[in-house]
Amino acid sequence: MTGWEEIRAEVLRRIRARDWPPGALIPGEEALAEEFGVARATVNRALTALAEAGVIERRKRAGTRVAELPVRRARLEIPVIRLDVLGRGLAYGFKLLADRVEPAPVPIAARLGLPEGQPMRYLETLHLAGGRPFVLETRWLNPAVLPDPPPDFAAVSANEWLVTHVSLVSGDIAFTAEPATPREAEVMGLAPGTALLIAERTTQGVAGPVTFVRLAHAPGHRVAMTF
Amino acid sequence: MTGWEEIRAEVLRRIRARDWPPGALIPGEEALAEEFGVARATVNRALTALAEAGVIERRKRAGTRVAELPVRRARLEIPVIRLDVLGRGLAYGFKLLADRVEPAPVPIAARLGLPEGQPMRYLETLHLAGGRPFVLETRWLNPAVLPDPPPDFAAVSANEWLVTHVSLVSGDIAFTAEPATPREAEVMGLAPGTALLIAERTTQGVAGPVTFVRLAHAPGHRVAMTF
DNA sequence: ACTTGAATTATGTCTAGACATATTAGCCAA
DNA sequence: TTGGCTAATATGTCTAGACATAATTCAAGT
Repeated sequence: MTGWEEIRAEVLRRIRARDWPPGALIPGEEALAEEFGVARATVNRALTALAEAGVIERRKRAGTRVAELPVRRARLEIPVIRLDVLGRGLAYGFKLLADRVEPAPVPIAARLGLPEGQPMRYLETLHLAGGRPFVLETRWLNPAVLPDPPPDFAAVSANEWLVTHVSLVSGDIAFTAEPATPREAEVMGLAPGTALLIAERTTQGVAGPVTFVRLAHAPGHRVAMTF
Repeated sequence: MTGWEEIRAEVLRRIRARDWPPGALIPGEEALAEEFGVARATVNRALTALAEAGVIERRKRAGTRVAELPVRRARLEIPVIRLDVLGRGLAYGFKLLADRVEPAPVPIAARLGLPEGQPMRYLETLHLAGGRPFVLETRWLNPAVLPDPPPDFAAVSANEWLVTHVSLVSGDIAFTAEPATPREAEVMGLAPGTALLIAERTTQGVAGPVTFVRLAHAPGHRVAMTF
């Protein structure tokens, strides 16, 4: 009846009820174990989970205290575009608009940590949902991560090929709002200057930088997260 | 020398090296424990961490397999606006532009799960960074969560008051790009129709819905996340 | 062929005890 | 007062063994 999840819930309840206000030191694991009638390891499991969630802060010898400004974290599950579209109940398709090798523009090489002028694979892909433009993907890809012969990105989207074939390790995403460039307006069939949600992503792999992507989302697109 | 973190790292290495390709069943905890010369609980700790990270999928009796499409999760730490501004090395300030009680617009009441026509506190706050408009915050606040007498939101921004005084439990955020409304353009000193990054957030507390906020960010604003 | 139930098995969790490690508090000496 | 050593202490992790739980397999029985 008293598993670690129940103990986590009870501790969380006390914090929310301000029995233990922000900044307060809460009882040690030993004391809580005795109170709940479980082993210390069980209390430890519960408190470790709360610490990972940012609700409490733990330090050896100093004890466990309730976080002052509990950091609110939201998690975004970065979707594979095809599955995102299918999940909305729409038919998925894509068109490869450009595929060439050219030197990386300076800001992009810089963000990936590659030397200026490095030749990179440049791909422009229009993703379609229900036959209509959904996302315009502009991608620079480090050719060093590609096998020989390279995959055919007209058959499998680069997005998906990378997820299944390259071990991505870390990266960052940034969201901004920008007016559609003339190229974006033309390709997506929009008035120039339309407000677009832009996601820019850089990705690092085990063997160095992998890719920089700019995703221009069709008007009305929402990126939703929960916490 | 062989703690759970090292075991986690070694298992992750094998997955990345495709010793265990996506979809493959990996050896059971017992077998791994024997191989690494540790107790099963130690292997369990390592695999539990990898499962939380989305790298593997575990089911009782069926065993542990490498995730086919490892879900990439990015974490966003939702900032208190004041600290966000200060963190950019700019002076923070805010102006309370509106503060009144009025019935909630239908879509907003619906998103919070409150009855239509429910009277709510409406607040409009312009946050300033270095004296320039940074974010226009439009907020509907459930008066049931406020103490009596209610706090003075001209002195402490609602944003900050809520973080420190209400136990927020769950919610969601969505990002969109929208052209500035006439009101937004006027208040922020922009041309109407300027592309703005909009964040909409609903928050639920222990005692019911708390607040709906719309944040209109000044042009050029980036919301960055890492994974 | 189909359904039902039992045996099997891998993960999930718990216990009691142990040692490791980080950090603090207190003490003593320069 | 300051610096550094030492002891105390709370969390971190590990072990060996146990039982719980979910899911699959397989053998009956209809």
